[in-house]
Amino acid sequence: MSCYFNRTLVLHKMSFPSHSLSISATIAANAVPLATPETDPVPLQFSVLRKIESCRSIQEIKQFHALVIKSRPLQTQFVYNAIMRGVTSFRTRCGSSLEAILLYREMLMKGLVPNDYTIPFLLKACAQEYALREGEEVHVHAIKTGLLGSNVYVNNTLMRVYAVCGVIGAAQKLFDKSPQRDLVSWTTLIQGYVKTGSPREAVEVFFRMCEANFVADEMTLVIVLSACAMLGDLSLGKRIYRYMHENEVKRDVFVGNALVDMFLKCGDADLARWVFSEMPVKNVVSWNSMILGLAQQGKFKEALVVYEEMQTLGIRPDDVTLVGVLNSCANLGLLESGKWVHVYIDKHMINADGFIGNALVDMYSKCGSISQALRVFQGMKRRDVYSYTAIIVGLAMHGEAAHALEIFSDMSLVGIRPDEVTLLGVLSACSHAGLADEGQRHFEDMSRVYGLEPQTEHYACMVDLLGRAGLLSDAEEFIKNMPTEPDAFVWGALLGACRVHGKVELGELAMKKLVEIEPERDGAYILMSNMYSSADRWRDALKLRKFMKEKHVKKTPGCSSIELDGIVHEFRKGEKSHPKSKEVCRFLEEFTSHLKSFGQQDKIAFA
DNA sequence: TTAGGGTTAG
Repeated sequence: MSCYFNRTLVLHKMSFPSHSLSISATIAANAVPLATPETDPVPLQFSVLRKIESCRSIQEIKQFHALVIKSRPLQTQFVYNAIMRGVTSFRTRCGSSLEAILLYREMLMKGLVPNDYTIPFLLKACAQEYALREGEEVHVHAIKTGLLGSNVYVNNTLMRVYAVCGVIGAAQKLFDKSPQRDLVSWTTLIQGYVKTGSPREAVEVFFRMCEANFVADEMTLVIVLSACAMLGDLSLGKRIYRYMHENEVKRDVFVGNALVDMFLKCGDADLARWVFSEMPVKNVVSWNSMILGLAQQGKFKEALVVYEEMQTLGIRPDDVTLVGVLNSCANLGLLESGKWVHVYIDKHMINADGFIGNALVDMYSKCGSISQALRVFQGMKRRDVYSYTAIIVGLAMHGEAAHALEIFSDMSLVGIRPDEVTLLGVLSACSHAGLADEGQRHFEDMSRVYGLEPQTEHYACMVDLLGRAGLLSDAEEFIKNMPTEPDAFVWGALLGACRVHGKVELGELAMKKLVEIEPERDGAYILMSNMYSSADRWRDALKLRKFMKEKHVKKTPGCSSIELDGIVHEFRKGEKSHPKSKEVCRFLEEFTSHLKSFGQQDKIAFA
């Protein structure tokens, strides 16, 4: 009794920031005498729980809550906890954090005190809604009531609030101070590091957990596997896989999906396929993991084969599946298949905003139908930075620089901040349109206006922009002043510009640098050899080809594909396997000679 | 009556 009295007394003395939800103000204004904590009769507890569990919607819980407000004997700690449990287990549109906080305030006003069940319910709601400020308030209450530190559920749920809100330092601090830790504490900390983009640290925590003699269960492993996936570290992934065998971890559908995703992100499609085929139970996420994972590995055709298999089995795709299919169509240039997905989306009245809308814009623009991409973009009710970037990049690819820049300026009007990829689209639009000054201005704006750090891709784009505009010495100077080491894309851009403007000496320097970075690739040699030929330096061209042969430089065959009536026709340099390859070659010869008569031979050679 | 899990775009 005295213990509870002391606790409530402390609650009265607490001060909260003025912007808070004013739990403390409610307590201060509380005129109702504080009740002693009573234990409800067991039959009442059972009937309350049965009632809450029978509720099928948040409205029904609210109706029960109304009944409690009217009936004084029902106003007990147990009943409020039960309502809070009901509220937090429903995913409400209005947000369960607010509902739970309101219930908590009401509870305090009725003179009831929180216990070790109340706080976890409240904190669960805060974590679900990413309500950091409210979580911090509850943190204070948990300290003042003495529940923090004495109850592992309170500690773990509080850690989770900080972890999901990205305040990993606070979560780690709580963990370090916890007098008792269980598997959930470790798992929550590991997940905190994963969610805040630190998979390396997450894995380190996992190994520390093993040293502390905890054995991971399937929930911990799903998170650890996702950390391996983020790291793309196959040997680490295999090590975790062995751990699962050694410790006989249950392989449920979550673990299976996490394994498939991990193996694909680590580049081992065969292992992923094997795990996938061995899964006794698959769900739509399993199929999505395969389709998206294969697409992320650039295996677009394989991704579509998996999708066909899914269709054959009659499994209904969801939004994520369609995004993966659209992405594969986009990268293969399969306009007809992409259109089919669009029809499917319309037919099933799937909301074409967000991920789906953005994937459609990207698919249409990559498949050459920029007008349709624009139509989808304009028809979207909600547009985000991805939507804007997709259309800007698409317009830039189609040479419509002015339109791309116009849409870019619309972004600031509607209050959407561009990111690094948007700027890449803007710079490439400027580059293709020969707008060197405007491109330079946007490049400078990156850090000055948008607070974005230019990456090596942006530098490569600028070199391309200056090079195309014929400002070769500016491009060279630009590379010299780069804060980071120039990569193959930067030197490749310079070499390309040298090829166009016939700058052989500078081209030789770019080639030398490129060969240092990528000795096994043939691109630089081919470009340089073409450059020598154009400058009538046949001997140098021959010498370079001979050198390539001696060094066994692999030749990447040029490849192009075209979709006709839903069938993809592929053509590789030097390969005559296509049934109509003779006719195609004959047509190309005629076409080339026709173009040459218009003086376009240089462009053909370059292409 | 309480806590921790997988796939999505430019």
